[in-house]
Amino acid sequence: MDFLRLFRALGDETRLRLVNLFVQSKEAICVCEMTDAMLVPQYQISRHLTVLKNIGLMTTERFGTWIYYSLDRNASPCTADLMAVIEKHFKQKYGEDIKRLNDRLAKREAGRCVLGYALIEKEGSLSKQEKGKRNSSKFHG
Amino acid sequence: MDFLRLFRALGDETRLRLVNLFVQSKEAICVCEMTDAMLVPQYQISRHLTVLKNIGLMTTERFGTWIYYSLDRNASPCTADLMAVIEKHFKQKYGEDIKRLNDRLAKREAGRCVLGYALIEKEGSLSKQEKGKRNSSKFHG
DNA sequence: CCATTATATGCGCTTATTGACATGTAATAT
DNA sequence: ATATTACATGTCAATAAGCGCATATAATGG
Repeated sequence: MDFLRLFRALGDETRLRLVNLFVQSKEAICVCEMTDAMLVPQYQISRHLTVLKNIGLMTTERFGTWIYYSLDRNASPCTADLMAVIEKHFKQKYGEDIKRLNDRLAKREAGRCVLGYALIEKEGSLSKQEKGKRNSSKFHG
Repeated sequence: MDFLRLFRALGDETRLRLVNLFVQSKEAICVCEMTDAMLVPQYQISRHLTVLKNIGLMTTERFGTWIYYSLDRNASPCTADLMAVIEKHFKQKYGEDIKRLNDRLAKREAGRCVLGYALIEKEGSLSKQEKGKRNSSKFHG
């Protein structure tokens, strides 16, 4: 793992916010939870996760239709050191994301996500505008 | 200084090689020396230095027509920590750049660069192909 | 003032990145 | 099997980033 690819991957705000979720919560998190925490369309979350996974920063584990992502800090010596630096300086960074993530994680049952995107639709965590940006035509009809 | 701009700036190989020069040599270096060390056109060095300077990573000091750049590791707490990580893992990285830099620095007089681009022209540090990529039409006539 | 030299920058072009929309895939439940 | 749901991806348009070339700027020396 070289710094160039690492820096390139982290040089995007959405991916940095994603990494921030894991650095600050230290949980395995599924895509719908990230979507709800960051108020970013599902397809964007997915794509950026793919980038992070391709450079070895993420591992995944599937439970049914849910896929849990984890940050692999020890993917290499330099990622370990880099993540430590990020963690040190990320206190109170992107605080709203963390607040929404914790709200979402609190709704797990037996430590598992059971909501999917239902919460987002029914409770309207997204404003109307943001909802308009959500993925898939299913959500509009 | 936030990580986003920092990572974005470091997510380019030329800029990473520039930072590497300073991390490994700990000298103030002028543009023609960097050009000669990296075999990259002068205008590219200049532009990438501007990017690094704009995020506060570089300071400059002028002596006549020469401008010496220095890496400001302590520009912020996170740059200090980040540079430390980079230094730790950059041992033997971009070694050819360092070798050429040292060759060039050895030609200073009284600790100052006195060569400009003369060396590049006369001794042909650049191959013919690389020379063709050099800046300014002066070099072609 | 004029030429020279070290460094910076305006401009056009090409390529990479990103977001939006739609659709595809894989697992589950009925 | 079919419908549903969580997640992934193909495609296109918009934007940004980088390179190459030429030229501009600033300092020096004659």
